[in-house]
Amino acid sequence: MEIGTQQRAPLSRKRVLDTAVALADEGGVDALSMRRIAQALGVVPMALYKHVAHKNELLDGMIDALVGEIDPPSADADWKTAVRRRVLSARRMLLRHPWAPAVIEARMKARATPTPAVLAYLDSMIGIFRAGGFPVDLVHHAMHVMGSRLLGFSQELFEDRTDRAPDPDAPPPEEMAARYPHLTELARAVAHDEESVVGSGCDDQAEFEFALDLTLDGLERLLRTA
Amino acid sequence: MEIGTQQRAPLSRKRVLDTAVALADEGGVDALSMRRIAQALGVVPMALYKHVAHKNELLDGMIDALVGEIDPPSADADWKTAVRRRVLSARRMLLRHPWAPAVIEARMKARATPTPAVLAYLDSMIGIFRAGGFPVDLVHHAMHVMGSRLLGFSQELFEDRTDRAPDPDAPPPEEMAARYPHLTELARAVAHDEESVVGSGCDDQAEFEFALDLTLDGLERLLRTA
DNA sequence: ACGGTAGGTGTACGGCGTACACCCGTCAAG
DNA sequence: CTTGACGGGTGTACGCCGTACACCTACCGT
Repeated sequence: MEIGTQQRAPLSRKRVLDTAVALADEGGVDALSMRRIAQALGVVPMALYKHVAHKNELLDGMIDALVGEIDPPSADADWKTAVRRRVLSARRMLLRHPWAPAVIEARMKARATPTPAVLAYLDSMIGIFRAGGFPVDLVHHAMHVMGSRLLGFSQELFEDRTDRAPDPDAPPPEEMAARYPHLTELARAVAHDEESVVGSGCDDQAEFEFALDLTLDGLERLLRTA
Repeated sequence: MEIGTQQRAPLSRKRVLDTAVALADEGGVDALSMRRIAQALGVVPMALYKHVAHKNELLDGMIDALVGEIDPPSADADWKTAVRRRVLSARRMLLRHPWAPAVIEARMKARATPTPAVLAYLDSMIGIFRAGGFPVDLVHHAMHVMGSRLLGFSQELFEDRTDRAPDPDAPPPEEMAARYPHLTELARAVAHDEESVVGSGCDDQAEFEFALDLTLDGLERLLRTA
């Protein structure tokens, strides 16, 4: 009855990971500190270290949890649609967790081996290609060609940033137009093209699928001539 | 004559940026702190703030310096080889500064507008496509298709990591083989394939160019049918 | 009844980015 | 020649970070 003595649910690695992901989702990865995670769990910072070795291992765990969210390969589909579905599922996951690409990249570079879930993901992706009749060295090429798209992100260089507060020292539009004529032309064309759509006038999802399909088509052509 | 009173070369934005890049090159971006940069310059940390507004602005400056290293477009070449050369030049720059992709990605996500040098790079890249006869909306697609490859990195997920000290808790090879059969098959095939080559047996440069060419071929086909 | 152990606590250290007050040399205006 | 503003380097201090280390406590099998 006494609220003061009421004990919290016990900590666990999963609970730590989950709140860490939640915190990153709402505040970005910069807002993720051991101290904040602990606070969110109503616990003292050092308590976390009974469940994760250190912050990097926590980040690895978060990655693994996310990669685990990606749909398993669909059994009844040709390689092309199976790959397509899987990649789009990965992308959906990443859109739910925008901080993830950076963390995945950083941790991948720092570790000797990718995390287990990533290994499993890559392995089963290779399996799809193999089952689709790709010889093993063509699969190797294919994995490189897919590059970052394999994991659903393609390093979008111009996302919709119109919601951002503009840089205070940003040059005025007319100067932009003079200095970057081609960029301006393209931006204007894209904006006019789909003025009915709210937002940037650039459908990122469509562009992602366009690029993905172009890549898959290229691979298909390679497979046929091999 | 007295060494003690010998005055250092005066600080400047350029000198700060240059030593920052040098420090990052040799120690990775994690080893880059205002305090260390100051120390390398024989100066007190706060002195840097007379030349850069804050650390993020310093990172922006570093990016701009690097992007400025990329070769300008070759005037006398068809669009395909012009793009190819430029992208490969970008890649060369990034191989010199392995920490750069992560920083570029992080800063791009944080800023409303890319840094000026990046804008100029993108603008002139668009210019190449336009000069090659691409209609503006096809250029738009092309830029998305190129994705991260535009900047020379394609998020290499499996680089050569054989030099890394193996994870102490890494599963033994036979367990790897059992758990990730396709990955193992591929790794073995690649290793055997080019056993004459020292290193991982996977020529990253060749793979990058392979993927780049496949993409450019796809774009060329689109251009012809447009 | 008792020792071990798993899990939460408290304190402390060194490093970080950077706000703010200061100080000193140079140089233009009076 | 004096003066005062100002650009550029300094010193101190604050609040945050990750985490080492000692501790305390509640539960467990013997």
